Amino acid sequence: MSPTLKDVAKQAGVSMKTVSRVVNEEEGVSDKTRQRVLRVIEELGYVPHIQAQRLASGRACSIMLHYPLSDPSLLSNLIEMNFITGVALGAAEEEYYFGLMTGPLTSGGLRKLCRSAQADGLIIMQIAMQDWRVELLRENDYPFVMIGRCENNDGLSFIDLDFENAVVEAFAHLIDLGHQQIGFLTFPQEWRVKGIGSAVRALQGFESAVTGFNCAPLYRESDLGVKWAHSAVKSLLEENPHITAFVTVHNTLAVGAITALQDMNRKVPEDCSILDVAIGDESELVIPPLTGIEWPAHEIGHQAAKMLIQQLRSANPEPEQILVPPKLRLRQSTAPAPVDCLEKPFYASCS
Amino acid sequence: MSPTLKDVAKQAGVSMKTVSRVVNEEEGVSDKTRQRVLRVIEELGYVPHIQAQRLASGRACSIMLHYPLSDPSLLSNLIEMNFITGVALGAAEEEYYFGLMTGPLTSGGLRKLCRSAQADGLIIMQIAMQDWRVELLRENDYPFVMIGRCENNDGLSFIDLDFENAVVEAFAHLIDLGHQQIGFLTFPQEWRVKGIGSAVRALQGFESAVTGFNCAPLYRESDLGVKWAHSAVKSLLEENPHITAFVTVHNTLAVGAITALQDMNRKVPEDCSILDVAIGDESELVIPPLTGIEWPAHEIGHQAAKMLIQQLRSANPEPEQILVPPKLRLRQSTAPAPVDCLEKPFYASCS
DNA sequence: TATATTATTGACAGCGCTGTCAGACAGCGC
DNA sequence: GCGCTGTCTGACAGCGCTGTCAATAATATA
Repeated sequence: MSPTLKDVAKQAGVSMKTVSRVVNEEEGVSDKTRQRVLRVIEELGYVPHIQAQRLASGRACSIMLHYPLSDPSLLSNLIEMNFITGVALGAAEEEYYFGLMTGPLTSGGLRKLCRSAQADGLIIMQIAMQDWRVELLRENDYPFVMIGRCENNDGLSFIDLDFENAVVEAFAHLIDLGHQQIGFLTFPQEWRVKGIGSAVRALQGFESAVTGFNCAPLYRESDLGVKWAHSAVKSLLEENPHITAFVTVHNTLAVGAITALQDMNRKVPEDCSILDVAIGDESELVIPPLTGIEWPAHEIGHQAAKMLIQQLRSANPEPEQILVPPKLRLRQSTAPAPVDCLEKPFYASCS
Repeated sequence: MSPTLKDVAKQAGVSMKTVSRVVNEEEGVSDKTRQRVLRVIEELGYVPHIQAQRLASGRACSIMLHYPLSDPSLLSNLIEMNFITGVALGAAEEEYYFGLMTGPLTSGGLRKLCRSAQADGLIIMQIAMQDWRVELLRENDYPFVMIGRCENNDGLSFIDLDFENAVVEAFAHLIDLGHQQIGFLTFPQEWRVKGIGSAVRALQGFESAVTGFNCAPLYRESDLGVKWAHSAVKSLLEENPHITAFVTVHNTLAVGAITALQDMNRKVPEDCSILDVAIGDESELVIPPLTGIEWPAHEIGHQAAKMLIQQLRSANPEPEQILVPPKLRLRQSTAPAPVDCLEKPFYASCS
């Protein structure tokens, strides 16, 4: 089998501890000895056995991401996948291993994870306003970082997009372009009922916008998926044919809106604008490329990993809380409101 | 700290080994003892320490996926991400932990991974015809499965898409629709030079198609990304305005083709068809939805995980080799060749 | 030169678990 | 009662490494 620390020690004529010191770049080894040991390590091709290091030292040098996907093969999840690569990169940069769990998690499962020392910290996603995972991890003193945030975040570390303001900004941009009748297409009702932060806050943002800009409250909650969005938009348009713009919170919803508008012979963006909140580069793939509020998923994942590892390394870590401000990225799915609409009185039909 | 096996043993008045037997569901423990031990485990909330189990037993119950991404934030990678969730799911189903590395890997790094016992098996992707990783893993007797395949696959386990036949089928479908001048848009030259299987085999498939169907060899190798594909298609169309269909091997290439055609006022699919090879559900996002040869990434990832774990569990495993046959999925980006083209003699200009 | 101080090293006991192997004990036929 | 199974259980020695602490060697100080 592979050579062990013992083999190296014997070969180099030193104690195991000395080899251990050299391997871990600890202080207090003379240069001569260090060189000799390094030479033997090289010769034998010695590589430390991580499991054993872990057991002996207590550190696992590994973080884990829990990303509950309702249906892992679903397109709608694909979009957020940049989070994963972001975390993977962040972990790798700090020489941490990266583990991923995409299944649902029971409280027993989570407790097991904490205790099993599989990873020394956890990043959790899809945070609910009241999240049992947070309670449990807190009780067990297990280090973790949230992508998203709860209602009460005292003492917790998180990084999250300011979804509420993102929706407000989306409306502001469309209002600036002269739109008055703006439809809002948001996350499934189920998410909101479960208290998933993004769904709750998106709707709150919508309410602020409706009040602040004095708009009609035209909205639908839709399952993520082109066809669901398609029918939601259709019904919304049938009820309110004077809508000249949509704000969507997911790119599948945006695409569904585009296809529905096509069906009704309305062109994007000439007849109707689409502004998508919280999307990444994949909006380039859509034709026309989507104007949107950007959600830098890769960077957020990366940052979350950094935060967690820093927390692991520091003796008494301070909670770090980052709220990513919305950032509008103009592409080609928005345009000024059609002229014939602007001239008519507010709330009048455009048809 | 958390209770250990020892604590349980003491509390239950049995030896550590007996508790270990109960925990691992081994034979030969009387029902009475088992019940008593289980009760104590429950009481104390005992959870085995995975690191220690690993060290003692040699099994890590963890597999790792190496998925080298040139630029992890790049859109082009996002598409294949379903592989990752597929593997994650497969691992979870078998109660294996799942680790992910997305960075580049040196031979030292790989050797370290083998030796460190971080995972007991590896799935590798982006396989080159001659792949150094394969050599190294083989030498070290480290269990692995490829998603993709080498030139010589004796004794190796893999699951791969039959890219060569996929391209041939793509051409066959377009020929059936009456197209004669078909452009081919494939992976970057760099990939082919590196010997990446998909790039090499795609071009081989193209050559077979050109020979078999007696087509003109109209093709470009393009970097993955809408704008690169855009300019590649533009130049190809300028040279050969009579092209009425494109076969692309990536959805960014397909979208680039669509945008280029839009620029030149040619409609998809009426004036020009697009057929994309090796894409997943995300082609639904494109407008028009892309007809394509499907690559069931999630299932392939899932299957790869199953294969690897089975290999780990069996005493002397047989190599398993799966070549996923191409499967055409009709959507809306292909149509019969325009009539005015069909009537003209072969190779004549359509413009 | 004797002593104090520092730099360098090694012995040893675990980390929490599993594998091996031997021991205890009940049941059976003679 | 004896030996013989077979079932159940526990003692013990690691897995490969690190933390602790004491021991030694090297240097500085008096």
